Amino acid sequence: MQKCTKCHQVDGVIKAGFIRGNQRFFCKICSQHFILENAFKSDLKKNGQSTITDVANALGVSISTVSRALNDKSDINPDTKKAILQAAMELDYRPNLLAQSLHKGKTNTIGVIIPDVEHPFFAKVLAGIQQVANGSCFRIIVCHSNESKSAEILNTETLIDCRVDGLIISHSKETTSFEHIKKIIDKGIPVVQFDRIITELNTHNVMHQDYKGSFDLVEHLILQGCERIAIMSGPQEMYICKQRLEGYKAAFQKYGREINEEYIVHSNIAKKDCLDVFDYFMSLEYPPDGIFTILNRNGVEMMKIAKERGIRIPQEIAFAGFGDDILAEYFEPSLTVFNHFPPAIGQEVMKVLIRLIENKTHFPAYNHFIEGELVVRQSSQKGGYIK
Amino acid sequence: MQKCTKCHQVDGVIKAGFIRGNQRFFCKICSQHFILENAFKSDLKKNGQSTITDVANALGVSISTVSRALNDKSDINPDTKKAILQAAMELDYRPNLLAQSLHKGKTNTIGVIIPDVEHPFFAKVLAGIQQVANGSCFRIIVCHSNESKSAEILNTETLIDCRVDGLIISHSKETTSFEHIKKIIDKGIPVVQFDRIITELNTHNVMHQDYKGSFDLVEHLILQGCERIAIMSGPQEMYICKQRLEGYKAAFQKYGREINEEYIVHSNIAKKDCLDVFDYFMSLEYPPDGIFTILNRNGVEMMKIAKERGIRIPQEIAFAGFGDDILAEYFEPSLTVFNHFPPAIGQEVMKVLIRLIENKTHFPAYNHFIEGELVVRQSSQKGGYIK
DNA sequence: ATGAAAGCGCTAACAT
DNA sequence: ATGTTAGCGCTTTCAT
Repeated sequence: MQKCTKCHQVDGVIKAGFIRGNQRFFCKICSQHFILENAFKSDLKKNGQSTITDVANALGVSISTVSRALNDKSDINPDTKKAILQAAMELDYRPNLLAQSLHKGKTNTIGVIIPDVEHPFFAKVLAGIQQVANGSCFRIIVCHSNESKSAEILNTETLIDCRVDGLIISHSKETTSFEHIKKIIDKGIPVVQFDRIITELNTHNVMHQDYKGSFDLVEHLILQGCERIAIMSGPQEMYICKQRLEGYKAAFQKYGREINEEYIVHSNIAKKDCLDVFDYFMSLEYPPDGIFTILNRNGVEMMKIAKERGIRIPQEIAFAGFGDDILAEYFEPSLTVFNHFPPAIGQEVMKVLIRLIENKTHFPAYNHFIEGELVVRQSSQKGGYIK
Repeated sequence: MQKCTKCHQVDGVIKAGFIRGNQRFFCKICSQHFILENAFKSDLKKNGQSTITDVANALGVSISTVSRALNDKSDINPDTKKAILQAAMELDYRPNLLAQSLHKGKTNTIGVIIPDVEHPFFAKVLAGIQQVANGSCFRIIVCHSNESKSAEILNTETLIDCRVDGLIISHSKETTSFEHIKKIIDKGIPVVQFDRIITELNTHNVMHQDYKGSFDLVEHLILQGCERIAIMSGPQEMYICKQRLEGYKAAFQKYGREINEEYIVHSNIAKKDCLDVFDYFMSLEYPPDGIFTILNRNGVEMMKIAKERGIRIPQEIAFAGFGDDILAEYFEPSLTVFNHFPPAIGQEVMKVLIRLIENKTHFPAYNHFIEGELVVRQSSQKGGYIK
């Protein structure tokens, strides 16, 4: 049988399971567990991923020496280092980020939750986030809530489980409560919200100029000569919708117009809602001669419907929408919009979050605004005054 | 262990169930039951994330007991379990996936590398991938190569470092070599390619019907009466481009047409390339009366240019493009396309990969085809025969 | 039914 | 300059 490594007796040694493919023994005499050294450790050709141990074994050095070499520490013999780096390359060694992160207590990973990738706005914001991430030491994990609150909550849990160092979020249409985010903040994880924000949370937010953008668009419609401007807004609880509605009202106020609630519609801003809303507008005693949609694509969709019915744009109805998009530009007539520069929003979001993660001393939360600009196109040019 | 509250001995104290979440003890020496004052239960308000140890300490049990409770193992006292789950909830405990993955040697994470999120095709594929992921135990990490080969290589390294269980990739325009993917395959990590594949790699690939789609579109143009059909193709080395070009040629062959290389252009399929290519076509002695673009948006872009020059579509030039898109549908004239159903591609990609990860016995690699369909719209309807 | 301890891959403090 | 070891959070034998 096997000789005990401690008392060198054979009698009391029994088998005690396998550990990492090696037989484990137990000596009943001196109560010691020991593992038999593998006599042949020549076959370094692993089938899976190489570890620091594989590299160490390949050269007969200790793992700490390998770690030192790989991390470019000073207290190491240059020759040893060279040999180690060589061996690491031959074994195609790659550090295990799981192990590193577990040890360090941080992952250098940022979680991003967006409602919908297919929405061009979010795709563009994502591109901006990615761009800043590429120039940093952070990588990102993107989750899609698909406009579902429960999915959003699952996403937050997943990201917490992954131990992300920070979170970027724009909420689903359904999300009105905020306990799931509160929990994250309570754990001390920095959170930055953008676009669809929840104002009750004391976080940094990156916003576009919802108020000003709407004001500018509606003012533009007024100056173009529109008498009855309707608005197709979104879910009432949504902060950006409220702000855009405020902008709409403010423009009315500036020009001494009365606000007629009949011309204000709250919808779910989905493509399929457009037909109903448009029909409603047309059913009014005095249908609007200007329509402002909170979402640019809703504007295009309505123009499509209007065109099919032979309504002349902008002569009979002028259109304007919030946010730019290739469809707004290529559709005929092209849609007047307020461009809110989505990539810039993504970049800013990421910069703020990185600052938050790195400056442990959190600076006071506030709203960061990205400036947008009015883009006048065919859909609104009735020939009136262009400001 | 615990000191008896009555006789102050330690030796005879044993655990005796849970009462309202508190450990109950029994002293064999003085026959007394007692419940431990939750003295240490109060200072559990951690600032960071709770661990299994925190939960264990909260109740004075060992971490293995907590682990058993959390993982729904059988050999545990129901009361203990209840108390542990309660404490875990109060502490907002969430498992550390890093630690779990490190231990298990798998992460239940799949890496996805795409060239460009803003490209609607990839966004839609991603949505399909996500959809299948949501119904599985896998989560995904998405990386964007931004059409850069070096970024793509960095992405693969990052994902390997994260120890993803599998990889989904569609290559950048620049990528023609494949060592970086070969390395991953050598590590035993399943890889599935889609759309922009590298044929030299012996992987499962999910493809659309590039050949058939092109054939159908070109045949359609021929049947509509086009005499000189030009093609704006993409990078020559790209497999899908080759296939689409083959489909184009095959249609010519079927109808006994001669292939004129003058009408074949290889480009970088970027928006800005369209003007040059269109100008080139128009500069020919006999300009084309039908243009087939490998990318739908290139078709729209060219139609835009053509419209600006007063060229009538489809009378003077008919258009057709590969792949559907909202722009193709909404532009005027709307573009005839071959819809290759991007979400279905994403779903299939994910299903194949999951099968590969779970069936350790790898089934032989092959190309999975997703069926597409011809969508005839205004841009091609010269009034000829519609098949 | 519960606890103790090994080990996943890595880093860093502590030896030597 | 290099090796040994503890520990990050967790699961899983093994022992009680």
